[in-house]
Amino acid sequence: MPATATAISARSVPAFALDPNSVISVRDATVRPLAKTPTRCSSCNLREICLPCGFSGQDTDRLDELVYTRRTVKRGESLYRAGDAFNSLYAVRSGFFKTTQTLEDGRDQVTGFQMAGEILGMDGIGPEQHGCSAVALEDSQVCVIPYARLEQLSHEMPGMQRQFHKMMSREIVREHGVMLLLGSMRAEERLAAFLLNLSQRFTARGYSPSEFNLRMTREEIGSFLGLKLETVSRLFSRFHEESLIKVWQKSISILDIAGLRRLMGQRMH
Amino acid sequence: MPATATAISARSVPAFALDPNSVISVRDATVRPLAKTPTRCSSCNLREICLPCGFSGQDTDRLDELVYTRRTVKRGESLYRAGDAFNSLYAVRSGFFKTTQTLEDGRDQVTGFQMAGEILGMDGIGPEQHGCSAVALEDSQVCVIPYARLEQLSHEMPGMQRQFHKMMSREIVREHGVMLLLGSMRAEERLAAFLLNLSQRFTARGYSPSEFNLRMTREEIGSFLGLKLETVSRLFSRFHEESLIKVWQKSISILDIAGLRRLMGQRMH
DNA sequence: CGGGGATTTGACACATATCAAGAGCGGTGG
DNA sequence: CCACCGCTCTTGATATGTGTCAAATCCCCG
Repeated sequence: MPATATAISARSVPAFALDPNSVISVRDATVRPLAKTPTRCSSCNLREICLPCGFSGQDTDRLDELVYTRRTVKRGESLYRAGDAFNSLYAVRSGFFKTTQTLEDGRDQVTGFQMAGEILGMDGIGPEQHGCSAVALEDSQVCVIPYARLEQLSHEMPGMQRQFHKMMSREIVREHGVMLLLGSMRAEERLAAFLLNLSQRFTARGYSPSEFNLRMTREEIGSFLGLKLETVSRLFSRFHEESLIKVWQKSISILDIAGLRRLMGQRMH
Repeated sequence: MPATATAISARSVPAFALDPNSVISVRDATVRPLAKTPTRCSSCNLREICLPCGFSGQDTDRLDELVYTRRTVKRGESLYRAGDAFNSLYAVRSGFFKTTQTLEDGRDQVTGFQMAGEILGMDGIGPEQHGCSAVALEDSQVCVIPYARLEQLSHEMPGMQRQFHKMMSREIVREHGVMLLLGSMRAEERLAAFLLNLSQRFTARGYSPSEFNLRMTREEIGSFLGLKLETVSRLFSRFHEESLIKVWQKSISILDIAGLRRLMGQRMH
């Protein structure tokens, strides 16, 4: 069986994020009144794809002790920068972020894109300071999760501890996927994998799997994929010609998911 | 300031492992009688670079509750394989491992090399099964850390919990470094970074910073660095010609650390 | 001591980077 | 409302780094 997008982004290689097991019917979630008490995890419409995922009602309530602040980050602003002291993790409540890692000589690289329900800042725990910067790609809001409180709650609730371990572990798995992508895929495979991954993550959030807007520039995509922006642009054009996708500026329609998946299976030959 | 090896492998980009803060005088450690009760963390000569790092005497004793089994893995054998159920983490006690991630079409990639004191298997926690395989590159021994017990102990000892979080976080940081390497460095920079990282890790274990034996083949190095084995071989030859290193089969002498560091700073231009 | 994998090295191919120019779009200010 | 400016994107021509294929040698392991 050739490598399918599902395989890449979901099973052994969750290329960028989100366990497929947490792919939920968001319709169900959105039926409920939207965030009457919006700072509470227990009533958050993201609870099934965010930190609370997997908790039962009673336990979810306890999460409300954890998250008591929101923070708004305008497009282009940083949530934190490399070198900042580490105090909190952040759950994306709305909007879109990129994380970038910088080398002393100025080179820097996008290490990930984060959307609603995803957690930012886990790389800061070990060094006790952030190693990368998180920048909002559109006006965004995050829930602040003070790490000390998370530790405390993990101590009291074994379920919480395990949930948090799982989240960190999944981040490691996600990065393995990116390493595979950067280390062994050709440019067209990388871009196909990228699009399929975005599609999957939008789907999990109740959006269309095939129509979405890119929040990032060609350069940011290229940086993430280890390619130059011109290469990304050319590939978009080629995918367009081949009727795999429709691109117009930042708006993307995926026309042939199976075709993209097929692309990904091809060995560097 | 150009990117130095130290920068890459130590500070913002701990390219492959091991926090420089844990770079200890191993001489001190090796003075003590070597493993009279060798299954105990409290008397293990690796305790300053392994899981117990950072614990005081009393706490270290409690670690002995955690690790009660050793396992020997012969060269070429797997410690675990992708798809195996996840039960335990493993601390390398002696020897050398590689971890590989596989794609359905047969492509696979080395995602890391692990030496004494480093932890294997953290990617299994989230999915509850191992996503990659760990293979011994020489006859090796690992300490088995049952995950359930680790959770238990984390619950009882806040310090343990934090220590474990830090370890996972550092693994994330390490992988960020690899992503940077794969995404934005040229072949010669990658190999230089690789050699410097190995050197640093050997140093931290009390071995020579400049003379060591590679345990892995050119192909495995290439796979890890996203290069073909021929490219790795050619680069070794070139570094040799340029008197940066001396290579003879698997044995390496680094002749000019500063030169290798300089190499790494060069932009992909 | 034999054999098969590992390594080296060369010639060549090709994917992607680089350089360059121009077009499109969006925001800002007159 | 229009004009301008800057940034993003597209596209072409060309350069180059690294992959591919092939052959010979080496050496380690059984």
